[in-house]
Amino acid sequence: MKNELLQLLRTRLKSLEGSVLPASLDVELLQLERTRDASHGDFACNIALRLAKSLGRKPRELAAQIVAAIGEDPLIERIEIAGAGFINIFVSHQRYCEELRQIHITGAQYGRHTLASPKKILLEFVSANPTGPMHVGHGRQAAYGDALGKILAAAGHEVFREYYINDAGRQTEILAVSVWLRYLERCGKLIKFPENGYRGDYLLPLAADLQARLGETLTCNAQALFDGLPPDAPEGNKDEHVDALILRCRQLIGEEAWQHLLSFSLEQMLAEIRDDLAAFSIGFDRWTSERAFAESGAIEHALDRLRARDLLYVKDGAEWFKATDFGDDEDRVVIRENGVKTYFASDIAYHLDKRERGFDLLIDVLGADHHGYVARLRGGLQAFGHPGDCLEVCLVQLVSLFRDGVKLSMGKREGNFVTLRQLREEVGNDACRIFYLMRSNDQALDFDLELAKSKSNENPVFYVQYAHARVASVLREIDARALSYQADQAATWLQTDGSNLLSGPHAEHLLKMASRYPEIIEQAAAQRAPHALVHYLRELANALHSFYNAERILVEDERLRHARVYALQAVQQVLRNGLALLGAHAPDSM
RNA sequence: GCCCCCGUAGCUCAGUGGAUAGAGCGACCGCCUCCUAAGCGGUAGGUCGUAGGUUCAACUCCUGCCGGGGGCACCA
Repeated sequence: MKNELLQLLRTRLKSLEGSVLPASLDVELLQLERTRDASHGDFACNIALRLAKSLGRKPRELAAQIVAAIGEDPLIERIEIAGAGFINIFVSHQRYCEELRQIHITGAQYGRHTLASPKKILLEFVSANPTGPMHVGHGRQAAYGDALGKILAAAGHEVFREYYINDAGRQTEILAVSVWLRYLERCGKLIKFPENGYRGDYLLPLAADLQARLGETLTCNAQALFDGLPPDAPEGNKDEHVDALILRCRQLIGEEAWQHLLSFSLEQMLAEIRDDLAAFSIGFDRWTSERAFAESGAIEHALDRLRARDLLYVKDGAEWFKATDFGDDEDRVVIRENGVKTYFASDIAYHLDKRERGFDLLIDVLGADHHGYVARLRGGLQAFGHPGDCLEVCLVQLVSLFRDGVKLSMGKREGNFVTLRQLREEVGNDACRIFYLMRSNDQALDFDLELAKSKSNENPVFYVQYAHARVASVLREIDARALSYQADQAATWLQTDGSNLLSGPHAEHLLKMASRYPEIIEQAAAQRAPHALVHYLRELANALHSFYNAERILVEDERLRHARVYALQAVQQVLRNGLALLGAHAPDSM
């Protein structure tokens, strides 16, 4: 509706270009916005205000000429000039009824846009390390990334979702050695678990599995294991200790067994993550293994190209990338003193690879604690001649769980964190999704467990779903009472008599709210803001509940009944479409 | 010290540079012989942290300051 109106204005204003208006009117200058107050019409245009000064005209006079040029159209009821020079446009009731028809016709497609030049977007999200189960913070990133992907696609873009599996590097070795130590414990060995190991209970089943399949073939005596190792914290350095422990483990069990242990641990953890995501209805187009990527030689190749451009240098035995050439605070190590490549080196190559696969825009959804990482990653891409803005990072802030007003403490290494699975099982997928999404991603989220489970008005999940179910209930009632209702008939009657059949403030507000849906999709996509959709759905549900309370739907009058049911069905469709983008269900009964 | 996020009603939070700043909860008062009351309506509640600046117009943009949170690895 809005775009249609904009198109109309552009066409009609052509006649003023070069006389009243500048010769070529900047498209960006012509804006329409929904009004806050119904007395200001449906849309307001501030073009006269914006141009008045540069043209040396009085805004209201300019507005009058613009209004004259717009003239009449079936779309428009009337136009008023108000305030300092706003042009307020009142959309015809007929056009609103037409919008209802559009909703009925396009159904699940309503609100989806097609763009003349859609962007090819690679959306990377979650990418949680397979060193432990997904926790509630990953859950938020999952819900956000999934909804964002669906919204961007609905807005007309081409979205490819990817999960980068960090299955290479030191953390994975710490995982493997942690599993092995738990296995030794099961085999009755007295060991001291390292400070820097993964201490969570979630590794115990892996250890049990290992013991069941391999018996005691991977054991060693505790003396041989710890003898001569640098001390652990607090006396010593926990990093040095765990690194030495890894080396010792490899010596004791042999390289072949070590590789087996490593793959086994990673595969188990990854399987758990995949299960969690699947149970949360989150899918990816591709899972990229860092290990496989590294083995392909892509990282070396990327580093070679940087060397060829003289963007790497050696200092203190390590090799550094000149990140400061591209606006970062300091240069960054790509190859450590010990010869091992950093995570950053692999990430440069990986993001380069994304670009070389032909994506216009790379969107990374990351935890807010990674913000310091953005500048160097962007710098890495720029070093290869890619524009800095081809990478966009959406940072998702922390999640804190509250139970009975008390914050639950969480520490990953200690393993006492709440997993996504526990959260889903407690509050349900739909509540989980919407609670995650109801706040702006750059707002820290306080997740109130009791509230998420409550059936109160404050819980937007139930509020919106209830609105959907309510319509379904009305439709069931039509059958139960054997009342006549045909959508086609309703459309016909509305076409000729819409302003009488759907009149009054509640009906009008409902029509207006429903027609905003496509604009909300555009806005939520442009701002990478799924929460805007949550808030909108709540408002739409409110409009529906108000209408329902104010007007009886299943009235005797056949035409009135048809019109009202037709409107409710349309709103139900919009609610369903919106909930689908958020990844939540639209139940027919509650 | 540097970087990022936040500061709006008692609480939790919305608010693409536009008109009289909104919602939910909590408080108070109403609405079911009737399609789902998990609902609706009304009242009360604000110097949008603060001081400047840009603008026809600032909660929104810029700068300083104050307060809260997070990050500043040859970890990922």
